[in-house]
Amino acid sequence: MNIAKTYNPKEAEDKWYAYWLEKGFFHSTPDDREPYTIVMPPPNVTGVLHMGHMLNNTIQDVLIRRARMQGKNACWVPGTDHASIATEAKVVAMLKEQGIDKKSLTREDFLKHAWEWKEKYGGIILKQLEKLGASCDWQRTKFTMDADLSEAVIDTFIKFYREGYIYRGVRMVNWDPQGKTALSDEEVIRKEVNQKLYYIRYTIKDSNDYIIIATTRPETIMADTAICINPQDERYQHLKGKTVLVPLINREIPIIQDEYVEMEFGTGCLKVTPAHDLNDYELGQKHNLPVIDILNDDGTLNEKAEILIGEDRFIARKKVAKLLEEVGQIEKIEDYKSQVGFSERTDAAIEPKLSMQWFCKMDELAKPALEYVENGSIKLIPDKFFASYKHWMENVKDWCISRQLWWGQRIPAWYNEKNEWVVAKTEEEAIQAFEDDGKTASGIRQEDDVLDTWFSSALWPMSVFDGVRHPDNADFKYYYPTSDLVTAPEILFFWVARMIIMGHDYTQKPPFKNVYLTGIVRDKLGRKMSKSLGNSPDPIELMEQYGTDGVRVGMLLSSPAGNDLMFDVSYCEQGRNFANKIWNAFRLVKGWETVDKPATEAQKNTASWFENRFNQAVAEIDEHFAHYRLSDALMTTYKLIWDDFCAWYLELVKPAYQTPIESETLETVKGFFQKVLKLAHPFMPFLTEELWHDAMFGSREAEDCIIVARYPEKSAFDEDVIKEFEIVQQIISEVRNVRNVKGISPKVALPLAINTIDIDLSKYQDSIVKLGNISEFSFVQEKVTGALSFLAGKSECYVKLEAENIDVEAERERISKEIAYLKGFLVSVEKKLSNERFVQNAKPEIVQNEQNKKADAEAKIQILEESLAGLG
RNA sequence: GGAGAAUUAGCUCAGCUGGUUCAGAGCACCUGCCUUACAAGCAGGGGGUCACUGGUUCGAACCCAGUAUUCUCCACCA
Repeated sequence: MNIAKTYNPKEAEDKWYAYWLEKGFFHSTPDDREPYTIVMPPPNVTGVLHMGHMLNNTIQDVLIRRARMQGKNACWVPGTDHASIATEAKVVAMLKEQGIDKKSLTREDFLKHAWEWKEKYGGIILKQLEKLGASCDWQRTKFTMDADLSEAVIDTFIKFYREGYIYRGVRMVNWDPQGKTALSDEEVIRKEVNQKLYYIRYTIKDSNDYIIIATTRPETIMADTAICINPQDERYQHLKGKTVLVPLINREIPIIQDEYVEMEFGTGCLKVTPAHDLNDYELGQKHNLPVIDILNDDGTLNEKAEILIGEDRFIARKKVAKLLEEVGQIEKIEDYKSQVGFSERTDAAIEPKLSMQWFCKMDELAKPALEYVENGSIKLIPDKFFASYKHWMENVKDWCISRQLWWGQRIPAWYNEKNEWVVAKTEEEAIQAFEDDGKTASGIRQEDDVLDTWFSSALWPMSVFDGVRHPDNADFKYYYPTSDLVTAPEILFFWVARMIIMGHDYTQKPPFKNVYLTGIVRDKLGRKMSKSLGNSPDPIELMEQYGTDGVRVGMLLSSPAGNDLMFDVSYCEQGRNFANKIWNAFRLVKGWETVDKPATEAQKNTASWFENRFNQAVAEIDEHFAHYRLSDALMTTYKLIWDDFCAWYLELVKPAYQTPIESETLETVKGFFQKVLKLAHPFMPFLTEELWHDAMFGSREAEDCIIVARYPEKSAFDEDVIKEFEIVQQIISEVRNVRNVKGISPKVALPLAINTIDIDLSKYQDSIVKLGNISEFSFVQEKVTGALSFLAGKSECYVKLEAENIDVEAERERISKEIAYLKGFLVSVEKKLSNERFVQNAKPEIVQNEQNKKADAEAKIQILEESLAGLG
């Protein structure tokens, strides 16, 4: 036989992916079948495939492939996200390398560069998804900045504005000095940072006295507009009504009083810097304090700081501390840990900054979105995330949706020369709007504000089907609401919640039925995989090494929904080995010669057992999928194929050396083989398609591919047949164990006698003889002496051995132990049964079960005791 | 500071309404096998006071309370 000994994935992968594409199996159009829709969480255009994508998209592909095989109209819509801040940062960096400063470019020129960049690198990740076998409908590929999707975004902005959800105002926002843009609260990552707490002396005016204020940010003292103490604080009663001088610049500021100050913290004195701290801002509002903003948009000090103008805030911090030290106004410096916010995208320390931004009012919008999840219209899987979803929805704050960037959908607001503004889709409409308001339209212009990326992704399940602009179109009506959403819990609020909000606002329907939240891929040490740690394997390389199917299996083997996945390449190895196992089962069957004969009774019995076992597995797999337990579904498939199909079924039907197999049996084997391949297909698409087309299974039409073959349907199975066969398996194992323990080669056939009282094992005689390698097989009614015995169910089995292999004492001991154990067991069962409360309270079937156990144990004890007596 | 979750074999996890005196799986491990499908394999085997302490119950890995450790999310304390 000249078939390779191991499965070679590469050829199969390229061949079949191209074939599937060519035949259009991924493409979906509405028809009268039940739709099954998934919209892919769009990766950033700047993205490169990492393990998280690999996991996420493998799960989606498994779900979509299974649905497709179940005869549903499966549609998986791929696409990419423009990721405004991340992409803009990349383009800026690229331009910088070319010696181009963003500031020197016009908006239009910059966007030209950005689009060029997108065209060049934007498709990488989608190409990589093909490698993992993703059966997306590529004809439907979308980009969040496609013209139609952008228009949907603008329309939505205008709609929400008119509905009163969107407003413009000056607020304290999270400012990213590196991206030079505002951010939403969700885009700020808080991290604990080791800092210094500086204790600074503020001299009281017209006095030599001073008070001490603790701060982690000495560079902001130049923006101080007050000192605040708690009115209850005994220590500072004498300061009421006084003023102090800001060190270094000697500006005079008042001492105010507010309960907000905690007396126990620091020195009990607080410097109030309304421009650079949210709390201080609110305090300033309350006490009518001026706001002095000493920072530029890029985080450097401006002229209002009076000193160190142009210095970066962090350099200024050190310099201010030094200057203060030089003039003796530092009391002390302590180490201090505190939470500092960082930009999710640029990792720059966030600066609270007062600025004019656009906001979306969330409280009302959030209510129905919470209801959907509360009443089960949308299921979170696993549901442990509900608590935090609810908490977020109930405490949601207004969403800052404007960003001071160029890459994104421009906010449709128009300004005139007096800085009055209107919201309108086009310039013409804006002019009209100004005129309608009796305002001038002269000097009309837009600002450099774009919308938060998440505003456009919130529309994704609708906008990919053009449902925002044309809700009556056939696609949208057919595919929406979508079925399952597969995504990471990290973006539950960023994205999932907002999709639900938008979906409801437009359609009064949830955008999807189930949200499967995947875990985070971590390394063996439990660390999150990240580029900076360098602990993330490249999925493409893994696929090269272990084959795509191997890596897919590896990812799924240990990734229950919502639990983090401790990834290790050994899982991929296991996946590869499994692929190889199936490959070799194929080689085995492929090599069989046939003779035109009907199947023997023994073969029929074996087939009947496997059929039942198969149906049992299908039922289990169904159940697992119904609960999104993909790794369990995979493991059931794995064991069905490896253990039941290969180790038992194929070994049983396997013809002896140079003996042909009956044609009827071979047909049965091939039938089963194709059925198990179907079960494996969603997990291992390439290998299964490769084998499906082998001539062994007959010639196939061009369209007859496993990807569209009918998935095995659940059907009835006889559990008794399976249990009966388990006894057979046990007998065979025990015989093998006898050889192992006694050091007898597997090649040596042994005689076996069975005394069976409750089941008819005769139809399995051939099976036992074959796999147990039995020389003489007999059914007996009495004890057999000079043999090792074991109990399989209630059947006592005897393996006759040479005298030197039998240790009567050891046998006696073994049997006695077993009896002792059973007796103990019996006592506990009897105790239970004689307990009136148990008999009264427990369910009848449980009591019955105990009675069965009792009878069982008694029977076994009797058999063993006779054996013991038989030993003499 | 608030909330949630986890803790079961060396590792990763099941254990889906509490009901066996064997608490399961996969991997790893040990022993023996190059048996003509597969050594990426075959056969067999060992391994767990279900984190700890109490409680509820006829009965607890499972329910309750507390303790410990770990993780995640949320939160403006200088």
